[in-house]
Amino acid sequence: MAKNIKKRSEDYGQWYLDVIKAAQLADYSPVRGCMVIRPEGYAIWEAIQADLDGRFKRTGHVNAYFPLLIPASFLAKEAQHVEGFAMECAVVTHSRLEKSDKPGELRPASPLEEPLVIRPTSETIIGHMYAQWIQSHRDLPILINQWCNVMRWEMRTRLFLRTAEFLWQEGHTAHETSEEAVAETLKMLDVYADFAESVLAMPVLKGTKTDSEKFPGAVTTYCIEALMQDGKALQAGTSHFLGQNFAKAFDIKFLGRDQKQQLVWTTSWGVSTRLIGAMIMAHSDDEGLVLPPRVAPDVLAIVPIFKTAEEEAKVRAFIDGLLGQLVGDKELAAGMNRGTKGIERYFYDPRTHQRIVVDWRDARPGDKQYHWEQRGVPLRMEVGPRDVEAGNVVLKRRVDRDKSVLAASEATGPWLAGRLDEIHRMMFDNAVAYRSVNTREAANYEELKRILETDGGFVRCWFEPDAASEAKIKEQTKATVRCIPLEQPGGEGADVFTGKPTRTQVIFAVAY
RNA sequence: CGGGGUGUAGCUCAGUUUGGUAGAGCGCUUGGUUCGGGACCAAGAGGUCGCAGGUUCAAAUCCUGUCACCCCGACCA
Repeated sequence: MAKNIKKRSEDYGQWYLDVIKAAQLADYSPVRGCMVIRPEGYAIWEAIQADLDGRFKRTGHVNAYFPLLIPASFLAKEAQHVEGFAMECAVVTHSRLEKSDKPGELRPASPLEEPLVIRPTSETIIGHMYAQWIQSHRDLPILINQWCNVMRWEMRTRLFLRTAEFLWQEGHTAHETSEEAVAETLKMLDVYADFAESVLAMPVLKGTKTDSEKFPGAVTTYCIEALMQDGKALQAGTSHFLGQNFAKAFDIKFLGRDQKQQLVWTTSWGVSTRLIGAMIMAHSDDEGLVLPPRVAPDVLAIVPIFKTAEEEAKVRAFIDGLLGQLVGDKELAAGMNRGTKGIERYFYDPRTHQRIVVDWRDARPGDKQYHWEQRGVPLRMEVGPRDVEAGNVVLKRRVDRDKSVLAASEATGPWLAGRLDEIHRMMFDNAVAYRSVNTREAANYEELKRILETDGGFVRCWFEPDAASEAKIKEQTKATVRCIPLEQPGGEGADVFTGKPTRTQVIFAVAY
């Protein structure tokens, strides 16, 4: 039993924080609501970035960078947008500090003529630039992405899930036609969904948001929704069809094939460091973090066991042989002295920089087992004198804590790749099974309330989206329409709230 | 912004009622014995008790002010 981690069943919120702390993913900063992402956590973000960035480039997008500071007046140009974000903007009003009367204290000086906001999202400044860059239909489409930080001054924050500052990517595209822009929006939604499932092993539901939940300024917000282990839903990514709303606000026009000035159609889409929170909540257990192999910085931890110097030498020679099989002799020679004292790091995959670690620290084997287990390393090997004699290693699988004995000769690079793929499938299948058990149907409002109260999870029901009904349901159950799934059963049913016939099914859930 | 709570070692907290030399556990350092799932023994390092003012011979403790953080609401990628 992990003694530094609360059980999920006792206090899910505390468990989540304990897992992050034990795995050293993040820490609190001196500024409320802001988070320090520690190397172990940042490595996961780098893995997410690397994979997604490749997907963006393969779908024709290019990266650029727009400034952190936006003139406050920009936000006001799109009515919905300002309403959605004005309440949570950090505002820069001064350009320097000067000494005050109190020693050691500084006060802001030189007020700015126009206050600047720290971007909560970049539609406005990017719209402003696009208006200058786009002259003709020949300039379209523009397919730009940026990796950056944004700031939203949230009332209540939670590591990774909701922090005042967070890292994300935001794609911003401009198109000649509505159809093209909608197709782009859906394409990127698919990129996100496939990424979530094939990299994070996290099944997601694709759908659209109701008007009351959509992005401020969007015509349609598409989203991927994931289910966490406590039965709450988490929005894991969004892709917005912005119509001509921002084109109008920022005057983004082009001369069309018909010789007339036309407004462009824009989209924006983003995922954030929240994905790390989602991944933690989707997979981890009472022993700590469980990492999907494709984002795990360390894929295999080898724990040597020995008493005497003689045994140590034997075990080391044996492990060197293993490493030669796993990473090659060249990498074996290069990796010896990387990293913290006593921990050797070898690149298993030189492309992703995922590593195999060997823990030679002067600590007890049990300590080391817990150490790597809590960090979510997918596979561990124990190698002691008994194994050396028998030509075996003891293999431990993080996801189900399975323990097996393996002939050392089998432990090659391709073997490891196969095991990691197998672990990915297990994690995905587990999550799908969990979601399937925790997706229920409600025929009427009483059922909806009962399910939300006793079971949680996703609740599928007939419902005609309507802001007033949604508000009442939220008030009474805390649940909201997470999405209107893209896949609809067809036919007609009785609206769960009003009883009137409707052709729309939605997913209700309590959300993070 | 409303209601409640807490500030003491890196972490978790005791001590505050009833003022009298700054404490415990974990963690950290050193040495020894250990070592196949969180060892033990010994010695050590580590503190302006959130901050400012006041009462007092004497304040972590009492009084006043102030700041910060946490929890519950309203708001949210």
